[in-house]
Amino acid sequence: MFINYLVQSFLELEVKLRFYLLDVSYEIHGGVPTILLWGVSDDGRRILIVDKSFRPYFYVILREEVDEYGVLSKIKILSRGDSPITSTEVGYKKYYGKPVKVVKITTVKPEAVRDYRELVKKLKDVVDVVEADIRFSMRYVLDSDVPPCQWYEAEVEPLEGVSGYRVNSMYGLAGRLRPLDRTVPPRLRILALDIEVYNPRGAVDPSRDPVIVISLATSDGDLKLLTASEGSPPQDRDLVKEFINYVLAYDPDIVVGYNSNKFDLPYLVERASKLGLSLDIGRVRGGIPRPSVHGHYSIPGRLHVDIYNFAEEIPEIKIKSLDTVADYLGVMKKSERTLIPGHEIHAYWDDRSKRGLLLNYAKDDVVSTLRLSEKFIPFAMQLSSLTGLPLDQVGAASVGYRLEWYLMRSAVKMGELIPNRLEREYEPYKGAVVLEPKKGVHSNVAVLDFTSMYPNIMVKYNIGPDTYVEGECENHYKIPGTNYCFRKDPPGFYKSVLETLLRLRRVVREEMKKYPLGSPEHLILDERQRALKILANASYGYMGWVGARWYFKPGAEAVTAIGRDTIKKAISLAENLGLEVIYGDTDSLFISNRPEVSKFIEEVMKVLELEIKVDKVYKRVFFTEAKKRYVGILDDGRIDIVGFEAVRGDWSEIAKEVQENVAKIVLETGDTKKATDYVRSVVLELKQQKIPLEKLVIWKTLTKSLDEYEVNAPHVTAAKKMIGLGFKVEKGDKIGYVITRGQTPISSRAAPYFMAKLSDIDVDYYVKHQIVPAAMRILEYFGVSEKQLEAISKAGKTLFDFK
DNA sequence: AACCAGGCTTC
DNA sequence: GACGTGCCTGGTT
Repeated sequence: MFINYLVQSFLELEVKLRFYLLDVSYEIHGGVPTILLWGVSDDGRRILIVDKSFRPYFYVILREEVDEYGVLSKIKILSRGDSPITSTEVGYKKYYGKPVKVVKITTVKPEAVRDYRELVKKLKDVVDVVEADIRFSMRYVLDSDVPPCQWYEAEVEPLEGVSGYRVNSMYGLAGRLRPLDRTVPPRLRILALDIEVYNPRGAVDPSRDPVIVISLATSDGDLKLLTASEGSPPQDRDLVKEFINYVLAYDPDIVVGYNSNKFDLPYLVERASKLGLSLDIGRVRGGIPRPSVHGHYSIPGRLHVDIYNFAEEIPEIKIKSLDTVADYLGVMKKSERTLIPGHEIHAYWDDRSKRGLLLNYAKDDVVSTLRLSEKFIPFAMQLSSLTGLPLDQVGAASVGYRLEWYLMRSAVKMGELIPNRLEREYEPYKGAVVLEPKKGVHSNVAVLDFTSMYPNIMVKYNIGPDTYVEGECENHYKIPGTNYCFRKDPPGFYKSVLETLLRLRRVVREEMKKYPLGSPEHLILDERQRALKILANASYGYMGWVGARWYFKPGAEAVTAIGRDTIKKAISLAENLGLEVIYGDTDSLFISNRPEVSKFIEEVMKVLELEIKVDKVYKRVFFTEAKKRYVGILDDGRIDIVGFEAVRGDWSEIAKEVQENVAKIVLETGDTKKATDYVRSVVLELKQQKIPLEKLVIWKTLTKSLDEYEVNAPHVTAAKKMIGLGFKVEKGDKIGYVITRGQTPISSRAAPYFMAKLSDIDVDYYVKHQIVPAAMRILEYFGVSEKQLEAISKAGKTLFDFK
């Protein structure tokens, strides 16, 4: 007995481990699923903890009055093969807030869940089958409440002699993971990569075109430029081998790239396979990178983060090329880097005198990628720990899915069943109100915004699918302009989740104050509060999204209805105080900035029970009769242009520049002569070919694949010309084109910008369709007529014989 | 004139 | 790898 005890404790050798969780994945070992917890211990070791105790399951909702034993026996009969049904537990869960009788069906292999779901669905007395569409590793994160990018503590047993994993230590999990109260992650090894491909034919193809440069930069300051061997075409077998060796030697936790989900990684994998190699760069031996969810490409055991995903979310950046994004975020100035036109890369390789430039370009790309990753990863980590999505997937997942994972984590904690994702027909519904602006120039205008209007409405009126009542509205929240009502009590799912999100955000912001500005803690907590805010603000749009698990159209309609009602009531409050309302959109009001504004704010809080704040004050603001467009000048002299061509990505730079300057001149000085003179000078420059071609490029996105277009829009014909040149053009690509001279319709004269010379440009088009309309949009409200501006272009013609 | 397409909206 | 609606504009048909 005593000896037995000794032997046992000796074998177990439990130790307590503190570690930062990077990722959760699973493998099947001996027919049994094994959860793999990848992490970094607090002493800096790369560790892997395995948990063999977790099994896949799903829920069956039964009819309330049914005798469950009959159903249970029918379910048990279905058990078969190498993944039998190992248990069926009857219990109660909440489904949209109401208790339902469920059977939890557990099996062995995750893949078997789908098969059992289909069989069980057909049984009599089964209302629905839910939670059968959740990936096994995410199921583990949900149930054990172990989101990545957090510190944990756990009892583990060391595992010796396990091969197949490239980690410092392996353990078996002996207890539960307990979260630790630590904010700052450990020092992680980040490897940035970028590849250049030999592309004499334009579009590249991994089965044909070799990789010529792989540039690598690490968070430890190493920089490597690996190159192909000479030959025609160049030989890249050794290059790929060198790359694999480099990755294995550096052993990064995070691999970052720019558009590497769609390009670098899949290209390298295919190229390696073509060369008879295997891109075995993960922490699982033999586990090569593969496509995963949300368009993400995953490297087993490492986190592959595509920085492009984060750049995509910055609407201020119109063209999301690496150099533009790096420049915008202050990571690398365009003027201080080497740039090579994408289609000429092969020429820079072939010409030895230019090869240095190619290497510089590759270096600048990889260094800017690494620096961008340092900007984005702290935020991504916070999103990961909130949503439970691994760091490398959270960037690729859209806003809707991020919130959905947060909701799923909340549902599990609340004992709520997770609804299925359903195919639904899209149904439009009424949105926000936009007021008719009072046109002209207004001085001293305050812009007031309701803070987080939609989330606050959802909380205040307890809006959601589980609180919905149609028709009778006694003791309920009645939604004006609809026949919808929502129960006051108990709080519904959305309300509970949103209150938690908003409360957490307040807590984090308080916590932030304890740390000095610029400290790692402050930075991380700031990213956390930002992530919380983004999740809360996505809730209304999510509820109105047909793809959402918690889709609820009447709820979304109710939110906008209350929003419209609220803003109307706020307008009367303002007007009763003698304040002039100049404009308003959704949750904002432009009001004459007078002392009564503070009274107005108080009244809104008191009467409407929603918070409204002064967001900014315009010294002067200018409206046309158009909604959603205005130009304002702030106290510090900064110009704010909203909605106009000047801030749109689909107008030429020259037209935008002219419009912005015209607005500036007119708002600052009121001098229309000065403005028209300025427009004239630009038109003349254009006619003299003094305006660089880049300023004439118009960028438009292909929102579908080329063959789906029914019309010959300019960017569509330009894209077709690019295809003719051997370029790969896909849905989602931004096409940059210029309009060239000729008599045919405009679209037929659109040419990819890099194909055109300044002398090809249709100056007339740029004057009549770009510069003049952009300028007139402002000037016509200051008494300048179209004819006056047309005179400008005519004057130009006589002065300069440009045709 | 009706349409299609694209872009921007807010903190 | 789909969060919502409202609104404006240009170009084609």
